Amino acid sequence: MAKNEAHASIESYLAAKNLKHSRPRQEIIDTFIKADSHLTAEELYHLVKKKNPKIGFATVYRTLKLMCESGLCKELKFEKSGDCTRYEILKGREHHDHLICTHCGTVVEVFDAELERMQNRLFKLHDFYPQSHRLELYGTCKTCRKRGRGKVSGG
Amino acid sequence: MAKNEAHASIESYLAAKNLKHSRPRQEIIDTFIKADSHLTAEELYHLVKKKNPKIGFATVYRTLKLMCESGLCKELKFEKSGDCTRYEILKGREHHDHLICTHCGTVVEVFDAELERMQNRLFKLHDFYPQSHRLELYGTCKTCRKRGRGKVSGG
DNA sequence: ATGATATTGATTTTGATTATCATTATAATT
DNA sequence: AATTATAATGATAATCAAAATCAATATCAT
Ligand SMILES: [Mn+2]
Ligand SMILES: [Mn+2]
Ligand SMILES: [Zn+2]
Ligand SMILES: [Zn+2]
Repeated sequence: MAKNEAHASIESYLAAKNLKHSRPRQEIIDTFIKADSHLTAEELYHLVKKKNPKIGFATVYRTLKLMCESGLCKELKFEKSGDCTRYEILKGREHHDHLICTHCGTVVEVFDAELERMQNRLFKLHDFYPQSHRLELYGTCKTCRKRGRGKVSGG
Repeated sequence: MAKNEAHASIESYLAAKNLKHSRPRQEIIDTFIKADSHLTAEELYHLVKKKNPKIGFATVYRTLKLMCESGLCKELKFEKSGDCTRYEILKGREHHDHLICTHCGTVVEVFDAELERMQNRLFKLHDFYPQSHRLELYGTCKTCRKRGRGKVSGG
């Protein structure tokens, strides 16, 4: 996502809520956009610290929350990535699901229109009004298999 | 799941690990099987307390963990059910995914063979060896819509 | 019954996330 | 530029589910 587009998104949200612009906020958002990956709060905190060592952990959490509320980013809680939440920039991107390597943690973004259609079919079948869904596929990536990790038993 | 089948599953696990049979363990497992639903540790704790008020919370957690390790039950962490983990009896049942009402918390179990096939197609496409997946569909159930909750705007 | 070992319940600790709070920064107004 | 009102900051404490600790008790092979 373009930095300016992200800023437009956040700025309209800040304006609507009478919130102020601030240095730390800018730095955290810019660092996150630049990183362009599925980060934990701690990972982002360390990245931001490199630019501005004064930044506090609480501000990173607060800014992530703000970004989620504004629709700019999204919380991800994978089953097999420890206990901590990851975040991803969402704005300006298509909806997608995730394929996760249980060995190296690699995250691949996937989208399948037919899969989405079938999910909607299930909503209809059970008479639910659809709001959202979460699909995560866990497995072993090619690289990890080559390295002899996550092999099929006997394979 | 039949109580005897569950006990066979857990007992073979206990035997393999040189673990002992115990009253509290039995009571917790029986209560969970009888409840036959997607429970939190706390909910199960309260159910078990009715039968045996001496039981401790820690033992409920320990037994749930044991059941998960033995393959008898499974952790569920839904996005929109507060922060706490739910558990379900797994052994002797088919794999299934979940449809969750974001208003009343109702959980509907769903299975779609074609959906499963497409997921496997995605694993193949990205050269992942498939291990597991998680699909959750969030929406508003018929009952909640009738009560005017979770309506589509303008609908 | 004995003894070795596992389990229990009460309690404390952990670890990620939030809340609190005095100080500082922002931005509008004079 | 100084004033003012309000929001944001960083340090720290609080929260909460889940795990770890530990002395007392239960299990089970002998
Ligand atoms: Mn993603
Ligand atoms: Mn289920
Ligand atoms: Zn991998
Ligand atoms: Zn409902």
